[in-house]
Amino acid sequence: MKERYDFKTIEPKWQARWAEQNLYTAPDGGGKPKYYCLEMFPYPSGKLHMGHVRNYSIGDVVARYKAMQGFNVLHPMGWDAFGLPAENAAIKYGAVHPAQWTYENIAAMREQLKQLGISYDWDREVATCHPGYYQWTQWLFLLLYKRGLAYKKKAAVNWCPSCATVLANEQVKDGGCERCKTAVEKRELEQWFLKITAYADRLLKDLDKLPGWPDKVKIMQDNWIGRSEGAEITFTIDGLEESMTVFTTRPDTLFGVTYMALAPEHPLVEKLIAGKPQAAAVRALALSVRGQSDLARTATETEKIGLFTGAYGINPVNGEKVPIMAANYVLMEYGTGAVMAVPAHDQRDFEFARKYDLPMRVVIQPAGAELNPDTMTEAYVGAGLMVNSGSFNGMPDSEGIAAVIRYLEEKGWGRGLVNYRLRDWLISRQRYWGAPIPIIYCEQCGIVPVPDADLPVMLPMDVAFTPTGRSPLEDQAGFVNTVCPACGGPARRETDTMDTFMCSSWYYYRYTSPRDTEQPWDPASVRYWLPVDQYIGGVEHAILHLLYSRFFTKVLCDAGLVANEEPFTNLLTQGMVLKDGSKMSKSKGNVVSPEDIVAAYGADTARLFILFAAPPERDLEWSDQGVEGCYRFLNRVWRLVAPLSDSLAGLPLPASGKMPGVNGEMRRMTHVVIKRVTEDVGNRFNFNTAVSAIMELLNAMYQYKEVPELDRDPGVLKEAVETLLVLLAPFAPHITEELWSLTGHGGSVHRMPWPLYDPEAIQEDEVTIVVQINGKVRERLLAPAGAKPDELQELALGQEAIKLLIAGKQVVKVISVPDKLVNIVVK
RNA sequence: GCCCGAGUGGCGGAAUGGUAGACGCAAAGGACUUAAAAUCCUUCGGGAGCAAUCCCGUGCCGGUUCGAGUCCGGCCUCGGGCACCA
Repeated sequence: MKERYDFKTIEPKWQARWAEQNLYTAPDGGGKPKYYCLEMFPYPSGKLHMGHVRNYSIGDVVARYKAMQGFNVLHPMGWDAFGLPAENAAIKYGAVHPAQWTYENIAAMREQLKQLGISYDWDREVATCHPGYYQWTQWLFLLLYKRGLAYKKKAAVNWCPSCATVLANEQVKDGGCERCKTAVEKRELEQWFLKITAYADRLLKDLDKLPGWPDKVKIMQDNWIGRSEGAEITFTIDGLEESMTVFTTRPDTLFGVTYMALAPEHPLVEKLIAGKPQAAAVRALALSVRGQSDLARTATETEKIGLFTGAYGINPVNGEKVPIMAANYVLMEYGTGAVMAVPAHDQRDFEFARKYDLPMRVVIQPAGAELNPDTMTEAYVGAGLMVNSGSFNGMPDSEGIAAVIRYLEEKGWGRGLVNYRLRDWLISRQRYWGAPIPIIYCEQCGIVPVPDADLPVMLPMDVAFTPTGRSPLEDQAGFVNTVCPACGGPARRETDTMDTFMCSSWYYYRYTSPRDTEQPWDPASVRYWLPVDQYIGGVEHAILHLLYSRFFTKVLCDAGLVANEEPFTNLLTQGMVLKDGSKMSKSKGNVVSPEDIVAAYGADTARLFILFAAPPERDLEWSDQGVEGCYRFLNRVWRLVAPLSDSLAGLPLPASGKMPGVNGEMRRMTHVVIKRVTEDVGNRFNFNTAVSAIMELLNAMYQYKEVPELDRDPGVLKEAVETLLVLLAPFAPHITEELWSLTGHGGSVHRMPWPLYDPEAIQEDEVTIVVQINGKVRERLLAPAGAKPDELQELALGQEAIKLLIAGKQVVKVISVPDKLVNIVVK
């Protein structure tokens, strides 16, 4: 018997055997209930990092646990394989084609995943860059197009004039190009959008149908969608045949408008300033805000800048002329890109009005205080009665909102409206390495979708990656020039590709029938497997990826292609892996490579540590010594179990129920641990405390082995050993499998049913109760387990020591918690 | 700035509103060994005490409660997201 377990031999041996036995293939159907366990698929960057190991270790515990619980488990893996880094690599290293780079990375990472021993059904692997996959991404784009959910409009992109290329937000650092530092410009391009706003209300309301999602994620999505009720109000413009429509959530303050503000890049601005002296200055402001992110523009520390346009708006309700400003704090993307300003009752308007000395009028008066516009130090945003508001005077503002909307609708000046912060989804990318948008432009017929039969629109492989100022696809005459499917005349292909979020919004459907060449998925398979029962991934995806996937699912459900309204029933958002308090990154030089850890300690140790070091939702601090500790633990398991060899075979397990003495204590521990691990893994996902409990079981077994052999019941030891291996199997699958076979068991430990605890075995006769007086611990006493509160109180008050302590005082109240404590409140 | 989290020993963390610090790491002392490694045993929040034991202690300030690490209000610090990284 070896002192240490030989992971270098054991792990590859079992990985090969599991693959031969197809241990992880899941049939569509059968007698067992289904369970779809899914981890977010990785971008094939080249190497697995610790965040991946954490994600997939968590998923593997869930998948293996559910399989042992008797579920038919689908546990697939694939690759989110389109994206910027492959193209960057091609540009940087010249000779490497993004496809080659990507497929080589996939091969390397697949190998690493296999070395971790995760229970994937590799027959279902997908890669989004494979034509057999992106054919269906294109098909789904066309489905959206046919349903009126895809449209084109102008939108700005980041443009580096020096590199002559479009930049992703990530490639813009401090307003300059990441590579050459040149100031980034904005360029307006015709781009494709998906109408996710049409689903805003359902995406919001259906969050209530997701009790298995963390509240924080639901709150973030709720805020992201940003529903607000209010009114759209149209102001005419003095002396011009133009009008200006604003959105406000506070129509009750309409009489308090003292100026209006437009986003500087608003198309109306040009008409207002035409021929006026301030025209040049306003245009300069428009140019400067275009280069800024919304983030920078709306930050309160950013100075609010505004310029008078020279024009006046006319308030429909009182005919007042108010100046129209162009202001950097108004966003073109939100609402109508124009606001009515009520400085007395909106903080941003207040600050702006103070800075530019604009007038202020109080129209909501709180009870008890008299607001004075000259002495106010901040806007009053609370409740009150309407004043200075014509016929509405004296009305509470809460009623005023609806009343003003009714009035505006009667007069035709405006209407009640629900506005969302959510914007439509821009999917056009001026990039090569993505799924081509399957659209053809014909001089005669206009926009023509590629017929289903012509899919996929193949990405040409012979492409140069020298920046030319155009997307690489535009220089591919063979790709661009085509014939119109409708009239047969000459036509051009769309050269933009799709946002990779499109590819990742539906991959969990493809896993159900990944090799289907006739349709994106087999409807029967999807009906059987979906929705995903457990989805696991980084919290950084809490908004975009999860919202887009929910949107896709709702469209597919409306189209009758899937039966589920939501894609993911339960969601677990895992924290990051840190080293020395910050995220592992090459630039910080604090990266710990999973390869090195697996080579030095084996996959079981790496997985166990990462599950033990922190609860899954929290960030995890990497510790080399902590890894050592887990390795020691597995060796302790090995040294206890391996020498037993097949000495336990044939022994009967103890009968259920209570047992006296040391055997009873051992048996009690075994069953307490079954209970704790089952609750920690099954209900709470507290894998760290589950591992702790298994460690306690092992410690108890070592102590039990110290008991003279005559006093021990070998069946109790057998039960403890089997329990230890079965409970540990999802965490450390290789060593447990090896020990399972060493101790004379046939079959795989991963096919064992998850154990049930024996409630009688863990029952205690007596428990220690704490007696407190006025919340301070005064005495401990033994009480029958499960005693009722009344009985406990009687017992405590009957104690001589307690009687002495409370003598001469008045007992106000006695509180007792069964099996815990009695608190006596005295005066 | 806006939205969402998290702060507990030397460290990672544990604790249905009920004995704060389970489990693990590190450290110190000891056993075994010619020696080292490995392994095993003991101690391990701070303070007082010979001891039984007592007092203090969960980022800060306040509140609710017989009782708060946990609930509520207000701060501070750190982290995630902010729409073309995925």
